[in-house]
Amino acid sequence: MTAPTKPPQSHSTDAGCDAPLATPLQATVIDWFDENARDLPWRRPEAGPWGVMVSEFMLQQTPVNRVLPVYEQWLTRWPRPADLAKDAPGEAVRAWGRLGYPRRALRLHGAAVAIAERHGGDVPTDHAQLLALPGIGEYTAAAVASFAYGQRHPVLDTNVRRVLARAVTGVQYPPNATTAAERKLARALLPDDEGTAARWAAASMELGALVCTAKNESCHRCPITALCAWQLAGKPEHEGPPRRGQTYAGTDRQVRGKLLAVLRDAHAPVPQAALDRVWHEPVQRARALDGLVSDGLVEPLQGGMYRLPLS
DNA sequence: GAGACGTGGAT
DNA sequence: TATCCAAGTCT
Repeated sequence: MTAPTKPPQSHSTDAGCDAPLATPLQATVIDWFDENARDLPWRRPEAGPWGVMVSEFMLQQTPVNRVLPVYEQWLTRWPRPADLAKDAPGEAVRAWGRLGYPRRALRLHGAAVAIAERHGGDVPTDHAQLLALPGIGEYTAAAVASFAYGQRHPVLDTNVRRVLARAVTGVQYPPNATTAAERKLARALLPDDEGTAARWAAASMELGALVCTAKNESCHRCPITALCAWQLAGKPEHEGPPRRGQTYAGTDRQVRGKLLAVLRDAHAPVPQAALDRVWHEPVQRARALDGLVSDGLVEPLQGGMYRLPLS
């Protein structure tokens, strides 16, 4: 199991003269990670910052197993940001395949252009510069800075939020939207040492992904079950309003998805008539197509023809 | 801050 | 079959 760079010494608070690098909670999770981390391509040293960044875009709301093959294709085709920047944005959208939320492909292309233009072709190391790139928000900026460059940032994704909600706060699920209290907690739990903080970020995320899952959590395999506030409280069920689930069937999103699928599979401009076949209801169909055009995902041509954007 | 934004596997 | 969920971002 290859995991990111290991600190030179033990994380444990063993008897001795050195100050602990982390408290027992963090040290235990990091030790568990050392033994149980998945060998994912973007965690290998050869992935580099660009590989980490591409993976983070793809993993926004898309499961690891579906990302893996597309990630390999992207890194083979566009091994550096400048390679992607040279290609048409529509090629990024096409190569995105069925990962979903294709605006991410457009934003990743835009980020590559910005990196080529403003950063000499290298993924920036600075959190604020990362945050300024299209498609990079609070989470992704922290993740790239932490995983690619070993920096110390609170990395608060859905996995970490759930782990902290249970282990520390003692509730089954975190709030729907990230709160200031969660940020404060994540900040407080960040180990002082930079490298240890980066490992804690990856480790706590992995624990949420493999053990402390949203449903069917595996507390019997959890390294911190004895410290877990939720466990100690008897694993009370979530109270309050149901966590919002999004409907999909019949929405504009579904229509947009069908329209874009036609354009992805075509390697020449597509006539309006071909797009009309994907959805029976003309008003919604037109609205969805307009939306794709205004989002820059589709380029309208003369004579009612459409294609993925060339620029 | 609520809602839009894709897709497919699991239960 | 219906709902939930997956390393979020943007408006």
